Amino acid sequence: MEKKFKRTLVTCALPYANGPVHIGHLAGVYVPADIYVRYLRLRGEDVLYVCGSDEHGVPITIKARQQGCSPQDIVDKYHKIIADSFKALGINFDIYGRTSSKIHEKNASEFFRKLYDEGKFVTQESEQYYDPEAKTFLADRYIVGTCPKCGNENAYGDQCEKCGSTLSPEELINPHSKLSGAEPIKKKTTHWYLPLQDYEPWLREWILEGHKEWRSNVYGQVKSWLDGGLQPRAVTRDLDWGVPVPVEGAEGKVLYVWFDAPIGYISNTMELLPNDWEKWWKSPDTKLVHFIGKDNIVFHCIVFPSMLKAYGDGYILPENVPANEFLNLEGDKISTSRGWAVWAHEYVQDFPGKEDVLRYVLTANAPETKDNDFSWKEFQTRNNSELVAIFGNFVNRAVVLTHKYFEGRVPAAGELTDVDRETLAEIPALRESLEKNIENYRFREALKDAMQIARVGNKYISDSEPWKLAKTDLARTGTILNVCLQLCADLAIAFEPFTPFACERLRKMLNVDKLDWTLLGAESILAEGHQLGEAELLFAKIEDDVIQKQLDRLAAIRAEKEAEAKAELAKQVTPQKEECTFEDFEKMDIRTATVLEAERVPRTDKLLKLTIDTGIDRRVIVSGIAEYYSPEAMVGKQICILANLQPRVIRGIESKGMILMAKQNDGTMRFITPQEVVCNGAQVG
RNA sequence: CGCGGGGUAGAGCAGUCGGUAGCUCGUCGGGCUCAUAACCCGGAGGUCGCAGGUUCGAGUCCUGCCCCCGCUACCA
Repeated sequence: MEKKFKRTLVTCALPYANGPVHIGHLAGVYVPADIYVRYLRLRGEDVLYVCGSDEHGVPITIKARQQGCSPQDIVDKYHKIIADSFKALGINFDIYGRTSSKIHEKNASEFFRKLYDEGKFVTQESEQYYDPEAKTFLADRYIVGTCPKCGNENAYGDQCEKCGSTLSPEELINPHSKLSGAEPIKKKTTHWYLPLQDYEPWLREWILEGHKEWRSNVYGQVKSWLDGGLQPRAVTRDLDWGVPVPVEGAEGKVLYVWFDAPIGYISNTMELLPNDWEKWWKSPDTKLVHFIGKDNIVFHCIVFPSMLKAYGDGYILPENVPANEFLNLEGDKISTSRGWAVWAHEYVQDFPGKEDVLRYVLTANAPETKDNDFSWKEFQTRNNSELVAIFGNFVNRAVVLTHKYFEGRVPAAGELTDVDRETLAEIPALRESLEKNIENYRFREALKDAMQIARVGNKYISDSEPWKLAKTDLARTGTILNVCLQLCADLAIAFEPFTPFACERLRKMLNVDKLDWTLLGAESILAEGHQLGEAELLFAKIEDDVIQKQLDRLAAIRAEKEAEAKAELAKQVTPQKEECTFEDFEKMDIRTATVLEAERVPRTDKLLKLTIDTGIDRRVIVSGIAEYYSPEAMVGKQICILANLQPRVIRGIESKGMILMAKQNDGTMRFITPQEVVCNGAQVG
């Protein structure tokens, strides 16, 4: 069943160049991909490792507008930061290209043109919102207005975040552009669409039948899309930043960023191997693997494969798409815009020489099956009690003792005891498990296998106590240390994909150049008499103050963002409504009342059913305040109501009146209550 | 009732065919000590998200519900 491949092409999701990369990106995509690639290379396999910056799309143009520079300035800045931080962490792509490159523009353009010429697209005219001041079409998300359902004045054109209802820009009251504030106008525009539904039977066959081994999150997502029926997907946009649509009459249009970005994988390969790239993309004996995060599943499993299928010409399809879930930071979602992140480029500055620690922690806690949380406390613990205490400590014990008793030369192995043999025999078994885990993209488990070698070593050296035997039986001591040093060499191999920097230090300590993967578990990796290098510590402990500094930094970000948000909201006092007459006001019968009973309205998030004493009568009012007040907290409270509001049936309950609430601009609400208790039914006016 | 993934010890995870709920870290007590305190022995810690059902027996199968994340701005 297992297909045989001659080479492997590994791609990583292209980082979007409007911000630096953070630990979420690293844990989700780049660290696992790097482990995979390093492993294959150690095994002597032919691998190409491709990535690059994704530099088009609306958000970059908006960021440029905000900062008063050009989109190119933005992507130049982040492209460099991102590329440097990958390099610093040992993530060495064969090429790290960019989608603003000439070669990509040409390639993406030609790709589009071929599909266009062959009639693989359909065109569709539609009316889209246009910002006449910013002179640009607006995505729904960039239109802001008042929600027709809950009155939230900051609802987006696609959704109101307050009440959760799905909207279209048409429904918004007083819509205005988020960019210029201008009122958007509708304008006709024509776009090209890839009719994905035409590829549905083929996608079913290929993935649902042919790739049942894909991760459940990937497989499930794909199945869901296919079962739901695919729609034509627009592949162009009205925008001035991107690859121009290479067709007559398409001025002012560019390729949609999700059309051009995956082609970037191909363009970057071309840039590296102008004459040889087709071998990697068009040979059936090349294994293509896309490392991505879960938000990208549909593009890599449905859209891009359909594009390649439409193109034909021998393009291969991914053999697997190991998508990871997301990593949180200290309990909260990582967010580039809110600054809630640990940035790769800052980490390498703050923790010089500890690149491996981050790689290790992100792998040990990788979000392979569900979202996970990164905490600095865990980072410290994993460093101190795993890397230092188990891995580093074992190596140190073996090397220090060898220097102490044998002047740093690998002692001869005499007759092996059962324990010696059993210990050494564990390595091939661990190797097999490690290989299987990596090949099936289970890097967390694979890392455990590698660490198990150090655990085995620690147990062995503790049990055999060479430091005691040294006084009576130097030959036996030598045998034990020989076994330990072989295990150190095993560690230097097994950890290479995970912690390459530490392995380099370890090889220096063992005074060896490079160790081939095939040696892992072999009987005698280090020959008798081989001179070791000086003992040095593989990993250093991380003290509390270092961790505290990081925690303080995050706390400061949190505080700053909260203060900013508050200040922002405070500024936004809703403007005064138009003038009304005393008679208008007189119509409203506002009264004090007391809540007698309160209960949640079933199957709603916001509604409370309140039974109140109005002084006039007892009545039921349904009010949307459940997010702010629990039923228990309402009982007994004196409030103000609009008593003569026309009754209305809400969720099958007749509501007679309205609870008066003070609504703040951050959306929170508090009810209005008399400062001192008055009798129910007192008129407010 | 939109769809997909997830919810198992303080943290992170495994749990195949339904058969005594496990692993790593942390934690507590003891032993040992070459080493940045590893290793050994022992302990505490779980209503397996909630409720119901099938069954001799349910973490596992079925039904309903709740919560988190994604699909849906930024974004892996």
